[in-house]
Amino acid sequence: MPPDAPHDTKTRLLDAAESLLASQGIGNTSLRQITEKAGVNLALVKYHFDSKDGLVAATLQRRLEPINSIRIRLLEELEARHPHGPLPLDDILTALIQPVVDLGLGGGPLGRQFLKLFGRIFSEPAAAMNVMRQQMGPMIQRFDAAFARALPHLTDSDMGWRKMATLGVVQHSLLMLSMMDELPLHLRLPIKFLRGTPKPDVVLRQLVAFCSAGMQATLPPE
Amino acid sequence: MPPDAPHDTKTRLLDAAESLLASQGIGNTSLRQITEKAGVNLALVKYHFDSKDGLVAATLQRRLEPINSIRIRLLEELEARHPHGPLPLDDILTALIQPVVDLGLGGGPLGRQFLKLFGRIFSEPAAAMNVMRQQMGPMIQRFDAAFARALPHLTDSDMGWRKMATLGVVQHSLLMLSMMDELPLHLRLPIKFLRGTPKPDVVLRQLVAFCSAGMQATLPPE
DNA sequence: TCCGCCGTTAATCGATCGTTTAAACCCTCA
DNA sequence: TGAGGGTTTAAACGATCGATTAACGGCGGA
Repeated sequence: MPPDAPHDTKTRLLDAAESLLASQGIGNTSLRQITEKAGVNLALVKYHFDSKDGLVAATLQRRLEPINSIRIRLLEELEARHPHGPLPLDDILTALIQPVVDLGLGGGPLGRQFLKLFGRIFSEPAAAMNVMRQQMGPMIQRFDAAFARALPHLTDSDMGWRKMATLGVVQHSLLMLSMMDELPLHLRLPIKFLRGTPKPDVVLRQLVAFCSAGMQATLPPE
Repeated sequence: MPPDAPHDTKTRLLDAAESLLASQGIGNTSLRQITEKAGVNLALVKYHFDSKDGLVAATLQRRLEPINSIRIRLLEELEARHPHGPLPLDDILTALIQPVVDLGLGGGPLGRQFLKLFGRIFSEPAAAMNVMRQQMGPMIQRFDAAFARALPHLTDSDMGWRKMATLGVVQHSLLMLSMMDELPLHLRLPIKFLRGTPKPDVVLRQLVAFCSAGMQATLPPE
């Protein structure tokens, strides 16, 4: 247990869980690893979070909630600036991507850890996935409407494909970035073009540019 | 064990492993589950594959090898048609994406299972990741050169970002598609725009269009 | 025929998993 | 001071994990 560890048991468990779940995945992390890292008794997981699933859910919620709040706030500010007509696509994407990039790359090692957990979540057991969707659902719906306003000529199907692709770009890129400094050197092939940790504004610029162009792509005739 | 199961023990183990690793992840799948599904004795895993890691690696290799062979063949055919000057970007992306889409969506339920395993791999223990890179490395290098020929004006850094994003689009989209028919209904939000399993050519067309536009994006001034 | 090897089998190893129990602790308030 | 509720503790539960062992079957070559 580090000397500056918070004294609140719940927070200690959440911090330890976030770090370990991120680096090892949910299924490969035991409660004993978490409680040992937190310097806390094993049974306190049941007392405070009822079960391992409960602890995992709480770990995700703690980060997802503020990120999604900022996303919706940014989108509302954008809508206020453009009360009528289409919304600028790049601004929508920025509202969607900036909060998670800022928290992940600007928030020190703790944020980086969450980025990895966030990137892993789609591959984990359904229990974790449920929390994810529950947190993301309302936020996604808000952005669906914004995208439809920005690209009114797209069919629902085409829009669906492009939103899925956009999510893939963000999720995969952030996962790769967050794994960067703990991957063995010979495994860094896909990101060897980077020297050191990129700044949040650089990441945001690249991701928005790619996704914006992709969303506006003209589909070739079949 | 299904009545039409192959009689070769290695194949039976690989088939069972592929199916279970895909639906549950590596860390959450036990050797006993695999051997039971294969109708094979537990100790035969050690005999044929030496360990769990060995079985996982063999499971990945069996699919990755032919996919990457086709990719390289398609790329060579493309280069033969364009001996000089830039290569058509859409054709490069097609050579990269078509083999995995065809195997995944055109190859029946078995292919679908592998798609999921493929999509999960980035989140799994390092052992699995090693096999992945080992198989993908030489193929990636071939495509790196092709992309550089198609987009000669891009800096190495910009190109790196876009290749990473492209991989994210393919990996995430295919993972979502492969999870489609076993996800509980209320969790299908991100793909509810789809009715039934899309045909491989539809998927390919959408993915290539998005990635092609993204790779050609003009980066806004900082 | 019998030896030797390949494939297979049942059984067990020690370790670790998530969960649960019951007792002890500590602080607060009557 | 002492009762009581919110926290924490040590210990153990049954289950399951990957790995390993020794013995067994059958088939081909000597």
